[in-house]
Amino acid sequence: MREHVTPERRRGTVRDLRRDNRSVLLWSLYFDQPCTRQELSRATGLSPASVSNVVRELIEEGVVAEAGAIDSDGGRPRVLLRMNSDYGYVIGVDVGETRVRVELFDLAMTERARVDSPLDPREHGVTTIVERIHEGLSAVLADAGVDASAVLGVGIGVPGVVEQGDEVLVHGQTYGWEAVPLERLLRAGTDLPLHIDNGANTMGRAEMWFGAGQGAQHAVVCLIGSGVGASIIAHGRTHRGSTSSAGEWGHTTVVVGGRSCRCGSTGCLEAYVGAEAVLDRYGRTPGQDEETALAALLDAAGRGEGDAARVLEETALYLGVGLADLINLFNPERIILGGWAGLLLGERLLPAIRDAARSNSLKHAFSSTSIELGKLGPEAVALGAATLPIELFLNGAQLSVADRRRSAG
Amino acid sequence: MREHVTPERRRGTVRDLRRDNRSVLLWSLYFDQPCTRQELSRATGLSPASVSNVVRELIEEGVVAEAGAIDSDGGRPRVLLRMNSDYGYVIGVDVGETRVRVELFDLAMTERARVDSPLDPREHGVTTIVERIHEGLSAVLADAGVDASAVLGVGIGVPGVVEQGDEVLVHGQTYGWEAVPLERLLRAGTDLPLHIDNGANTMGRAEMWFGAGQGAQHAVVCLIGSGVGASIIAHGRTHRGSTSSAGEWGHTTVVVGGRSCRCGSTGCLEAYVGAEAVLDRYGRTPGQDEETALAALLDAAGRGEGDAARVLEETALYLGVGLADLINLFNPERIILGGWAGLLLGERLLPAIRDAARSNSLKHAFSSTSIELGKLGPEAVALGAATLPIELFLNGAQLSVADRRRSAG
DNA sequence: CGAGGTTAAATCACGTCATTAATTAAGCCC
DNA sequence: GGGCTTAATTAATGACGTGATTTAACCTCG
Repeated sequence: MREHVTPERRRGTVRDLRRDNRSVLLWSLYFDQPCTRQELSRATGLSPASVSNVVRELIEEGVVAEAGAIDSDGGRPRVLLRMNSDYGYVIGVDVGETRVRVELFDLAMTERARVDSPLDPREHGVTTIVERIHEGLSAVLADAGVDASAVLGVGIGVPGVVEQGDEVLVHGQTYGWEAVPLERLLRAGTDLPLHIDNGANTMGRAEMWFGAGQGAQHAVVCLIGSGVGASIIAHGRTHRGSTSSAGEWGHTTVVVGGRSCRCGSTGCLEAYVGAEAVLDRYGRTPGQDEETALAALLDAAGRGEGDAARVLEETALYLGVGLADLINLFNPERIILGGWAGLLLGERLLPAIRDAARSNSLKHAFSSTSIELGKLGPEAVALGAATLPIELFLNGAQLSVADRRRSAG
Repeated sequence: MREHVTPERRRGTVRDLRRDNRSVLLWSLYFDQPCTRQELSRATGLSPASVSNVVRELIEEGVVAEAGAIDSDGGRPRVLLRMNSDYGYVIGVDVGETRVRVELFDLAMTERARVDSPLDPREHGVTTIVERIHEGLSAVLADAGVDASAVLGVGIGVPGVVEQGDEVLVHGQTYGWEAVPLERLLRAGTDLPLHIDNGANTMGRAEMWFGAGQGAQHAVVCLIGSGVGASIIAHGRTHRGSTSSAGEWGHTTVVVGGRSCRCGSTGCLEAYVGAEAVLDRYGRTPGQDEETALAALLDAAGRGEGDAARVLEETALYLGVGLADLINLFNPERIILGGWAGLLLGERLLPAIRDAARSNSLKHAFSSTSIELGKLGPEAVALGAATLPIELFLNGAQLSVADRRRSAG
């Protein structure tokens, strides 16, 4: 395809028009249900006739169902409509450091089944992970009593960069993965539609759809664990960049020539605010896992023990600087602090973090941003991953159960 | 309007369909002319019948004109089509530190008139600037012999943040401007449609449309002068953020607690690579302007005099770090280094800058990015500003001369 | 209990769109 | 000047959303 100077455009037909209008209606109903045809008309701008036509088709397909009625003031009662949560199912997979989690949700995002497979943190071979995912998919389908053909798709959150080209390649440095064709490997054991994305991005999606990011068009979801990353949302969409590696906030430099980072560079934000780095600074009891150790550090600071308070003060400073960089560069309306360490640190240090961010941001940019804690825990990676097929479905991609059943037939 | 969880969507009708398809065709012809109807059909995907219909309308409106023919191989000759450069005119305005530049272009972006109004760098009062712009608009119209009703619009590049709300407000800290309603003030003296944007963004547009950024969907245009800023391009569009202040790259922190910056903070990139900062580091002859002084610094380094080489080596390091931050966060396919100081530094130091960027970027992200010098000089701010009304026109906004003539009638 | 009124929803007629198929136009060659 | 080739236009068709009209589903009142 010939290069484009500005946003890529493609010609449309009346079929596209219908698909897009139906999509407008579905998104509206999905996030605001139940509601009436008249409410849908107001919310979408479509005429009552169009709403009636589109809703009839959706009811015929089983995507939407009537859900009771509201009495009118002497006139015909209004019928309430809702998504049919049993129309189809989605699966979210979280490939974490210590376990692979697989969750099956219905269309209302109600969890129907969950399976966790523990992982040896020293053993992240591709073959192992692929097996665990396959096992998990089979297990949740069985547990939920759901046929594979009823699954709209599987979203998978993985560590590292997910390059979406002719073939999906995963570059997971912390796992030692280099250009792993994960989708192809997974397809060897399942026919379910697969959608693979970076775990920080799927966490970001979860906060945007169901958590602290709801309603924001421009946001950054910052995740702090052992490592540090971010999901950048612009115009309601995840910004991925040209090869889907955007969001490596943890490897932006805050002190040129500063502390060594595990990525091989120096002065990275992660070397100052990543949980592993903070604990290295403070020292920790041998054999203690990071989460316990960080909680202990926070307790020690609360009791005024040793250097704990000073270490946390420094951490809040660097974290604030990192957030200020995002504020100056992106101008988000909201910054959401998440990740297991981000939530722990944030609960205690949010005022200090905000102060540091204010000091390092331009006045005007800072004044139009809020800094908040995420509402969803680290286990929302799978939930966020499950939104990947939901989005395609709501956009009218050829993804309906009927379509998949026809394809299989 | 009710909050949206994901990208905002609105319903369309067949009239929107037509406008959008016509827009697809216009963009194609604008950047690839002259060409035939068949080429337009291939490039846009529209059927020959649709191309014929849309082109006929555009010819009737005077937007497009036939421009000769190409013999066929025994068949009907192909007619070449081109934009009618005299269909309408646009004006670009560059509000710089030492002058206000106003340029009038035809649709082919050929300059038809230009006026520069020198400014006392200590005198950036709003009233002065507004007067200069008004004078410039009148002057270029007179010089080009163009009637005001033939102007599609005026694009204006200004320093600082341009907040597009109910009212356009300009916050230009270096000018001492705080929430200046520039559009309203300008409208008191002209009926021309006005489009105001930050000057770094308009420079970015120029490089994307006509310069080093052509063909890129994800890019960052970095501008280095006394100050430092960037224009972020995602999916071919300028990323502005929630209140249009995105791109403040110069105020991201590269050394926490480092050098004082003129913004009031410490450790900003601008304090390390802005021309003023670099010259302060090295020292300069009293009374010498920055551009001359920086050129002298580069010369001194070439001759091995004093600390010149060391200062430039340090500058390349910090600049590379700043670029690495952009690479890690945005994953652009191209980084364009511009601004008067950026071009000066880049001519000599590009290899060192790239090395520093490589050292501070994640391997994969760096490998998919190129770092290049801008092809357009600082005077492209006005050219880029002039693309603002062109974009609206090509998108089919109610902006045609016929529309404006009807509105004025 | 049926008629009238009110309000919601469905259906119909219409205008607009793009595409496919058919037709016309503009050359060249013999 | 007729036949052929290729480009461009026009006609017929099917799809769309909307405004207008009709039908449906209640409630109230006599």
